[in-house]
Amino acid sequence: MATNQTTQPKTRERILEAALDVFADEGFNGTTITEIERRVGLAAGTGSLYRHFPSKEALLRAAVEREVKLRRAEMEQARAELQAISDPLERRTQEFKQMLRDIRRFDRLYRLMLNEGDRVPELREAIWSALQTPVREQPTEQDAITAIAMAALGGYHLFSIMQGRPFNNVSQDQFIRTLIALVDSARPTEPTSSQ
Amino acid sequence: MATNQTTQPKTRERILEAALDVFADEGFNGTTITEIERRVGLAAGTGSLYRHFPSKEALLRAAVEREVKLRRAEMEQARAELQAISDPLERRTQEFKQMLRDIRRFDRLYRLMLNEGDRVPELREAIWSALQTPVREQPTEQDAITAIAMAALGGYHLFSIMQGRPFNNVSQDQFIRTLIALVDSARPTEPTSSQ
DNA sequence: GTCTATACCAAGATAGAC
DNA sequence: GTCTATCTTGGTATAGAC
Repeated sequence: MATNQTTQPKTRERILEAALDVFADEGFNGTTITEIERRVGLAAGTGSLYRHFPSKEALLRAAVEREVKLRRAEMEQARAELQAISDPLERRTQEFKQMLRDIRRFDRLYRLMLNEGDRVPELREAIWSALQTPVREQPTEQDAITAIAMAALGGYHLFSIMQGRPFNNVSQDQFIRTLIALVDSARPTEPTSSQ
Repeated sequence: MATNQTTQPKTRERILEAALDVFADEGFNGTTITEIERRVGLAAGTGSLYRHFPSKEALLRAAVEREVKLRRAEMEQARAELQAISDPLERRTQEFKQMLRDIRRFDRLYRLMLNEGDRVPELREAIWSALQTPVREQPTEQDAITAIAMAALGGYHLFSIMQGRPFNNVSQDQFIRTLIALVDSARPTEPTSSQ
């Protein structure tokens, strides 16, 4: 540990970061070791990368594992900060914004899960447990509403990517504002303070 | 045309159908001509397929074009039948079910659009125009609600695929029923007949 | 219009010098 | 721990016989 000072042992990290980017963008088969080497600054085309990882598969798994850990930590951090908000409406707004941010944060992992889910099965469980979605055998009406909110935000995210602009030109703020109105109209348990 | 009777000229069609399946499942790079040949019943590994299509790219485009045309026809057919329903609640239920069916119908195209959108840019426009989503510069509150419903259904579909079961165990019926309740509570313009 | 054979190349991976 | 060189495989695509 103390031996390596100037030459940061960061190469491995940079490989993992670049790898996840390329995997998410190009898929497993579309990703070439050469491209990753190029991005990291290693001589492209040489197998220099194999001094760090034994195979392309192993690289994918390591990259996914690292990404899950990082994003998860970020999310928990951000959620803790949410607890401070007292105003119900504001709190709800921030909750949904947070959910959307979480989804975006997980974007690279989502795309990987959609495409390479079979290649890294643990990925599925890791993601859903990280998002802490309540899964019951017999979901209540409340669970269904929560599922709708999540699905709406997830769909909004993906459709926006597909359209290359905010989905149907509905801005994030308008989307969340309207979604809150819908959800709260069905669950008037917690009346908003101001209004 | 009249020359070819017994040996159905269907080979081309079967290639297109198989190709879209493989492209959607494995992505462009993950798809091999060999695999498609195998599925169609041609000798695998030989370039027999190239008697029908000049290149892998051309095959992808042809397969997408055909799929768009087929699904679109299906959808228009199904929509026409919807007009007959008079009861508002029933009509709405069928509308949403229809929307979900449309989304599922387009599943292979969606996945392709997500992954190979850049390779077949026309695909994007074709899909969204087929779904007839209203896109305004300044979406109204009503547009936002429509967007939420579509996003929710789309998200439900994709998340269900990701989880490999109905999303969070919320069944399709429960999801749609709850979604209708939400949407209609915000738009009490059209009161449900029975209730 | 389907097969055999094959050219060609990109990419994963390894050995060994420095 | 990075480079040079190289092996090997698998996949696109073509030529030509039947």
